[in-house]
Amino acid sequence: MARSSSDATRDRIVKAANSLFYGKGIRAVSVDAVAEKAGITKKTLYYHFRSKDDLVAAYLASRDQPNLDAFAGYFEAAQGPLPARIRAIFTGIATAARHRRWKGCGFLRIAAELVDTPGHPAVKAAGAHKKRVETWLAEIIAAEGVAEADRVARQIVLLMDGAFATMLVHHDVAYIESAGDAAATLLANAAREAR
Amino acid sequence: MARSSSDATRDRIVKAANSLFYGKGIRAVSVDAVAEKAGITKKTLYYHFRSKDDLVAAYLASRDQPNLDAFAGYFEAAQGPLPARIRAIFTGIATAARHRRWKGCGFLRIAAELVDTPGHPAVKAAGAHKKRVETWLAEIIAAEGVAEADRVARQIVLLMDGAFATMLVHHDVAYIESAGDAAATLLANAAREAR
DNA sequence: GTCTATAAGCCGATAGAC
DNA sequence: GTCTATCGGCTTATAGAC
Repeated sequence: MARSSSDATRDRIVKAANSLFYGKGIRAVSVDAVAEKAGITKKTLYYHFRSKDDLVAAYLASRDQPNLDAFAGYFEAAQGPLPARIRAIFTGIATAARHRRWKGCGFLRIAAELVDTPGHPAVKAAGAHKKRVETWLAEIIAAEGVAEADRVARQIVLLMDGAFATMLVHHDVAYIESAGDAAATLLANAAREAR
Repeated sequence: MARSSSDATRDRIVKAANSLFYGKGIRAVSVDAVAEKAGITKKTLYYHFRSKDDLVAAYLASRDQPNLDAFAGYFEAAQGPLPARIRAIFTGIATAARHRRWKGCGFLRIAAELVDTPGHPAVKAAGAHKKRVETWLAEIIAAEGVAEADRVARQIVLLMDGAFATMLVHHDVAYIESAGDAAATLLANAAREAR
């Protein structure tokens, strides 16, 4: 697969956009700032992206798979019964949340910021990402033979998003652990009912 | 208590700010737009508020009690065992969420938008509001003799915030009902363990 | 209603690769 | 000599503030 030098430039721009948009939000970051961070001129940025919205969409697209991989990594690194491994996802998020640059879930924050334009491509990208997480959870839960895996998976994503949202307000990782406890409880409950 | 005409003007401004900031977000709304909506000049607005941030703080302060009252109203209007009444809070939110102008939780959305300034007065106001909701929930749960009411109350606020956050992404009230189901399950579980 | 700063987006030009 | 990728500077609009 050919890889021109412009692909490398494009990557640098997306990386800069990722750092700035995730760190400060969309409307708080100018296109000039992204260009400067990427070490290029605005003209070059507009050569690679049609608009700022285009750049935002590219930023979110670049985070979809890595985000999902992170969750899967937390889960797969854990051992023990299923509720404990699900709880490990939350513990993993809590560990990440202790870092300085952590600013919650970029997908949720963009959906919050673009609330007045629900049809925006970035909001759709956020929805697609969240659906992927929910589907992935339903699959790993169903694989363990738990009844109503879809229902429990949805409750768990609600707790994950609740943890992300609450963190923006309180900046206290204890809430993430509480969400993990709740998720483990709901899962154990569903498994018990199935018996 | 004396009530000058300037208080009435201030109220009009806060009302306009509420409508616009809640509907579109903070950075998406200009001070000009708020002044125009309030039917005054920008000069008058800046006589009553030192800055836009000041206005944002006043907007959030005006929503604290009404928001809490709404949750309490949903709860008190419901009947039956405690889990059913807690679930009624979520059903009430779902009903509200069906309206056109509903845009999730204004407190959460502001915390998301102001993520780069965690010490901002508006973020602190959001934190105070969420703490009030959590404390209120813990009290009504403890009043029913449920053990570990604090723990369950926290899990329920996580589900409420999860429902608010998820709605911004999916715009599907079914998620709010799922959160209500989870809250009722967790509560029934805690009550059963106490027996 | 005026001021100053800054936003998004566009134009003309050019250096090197093939 | 055409194509790709880049640059510096410019325009128009709108922001917050007084």
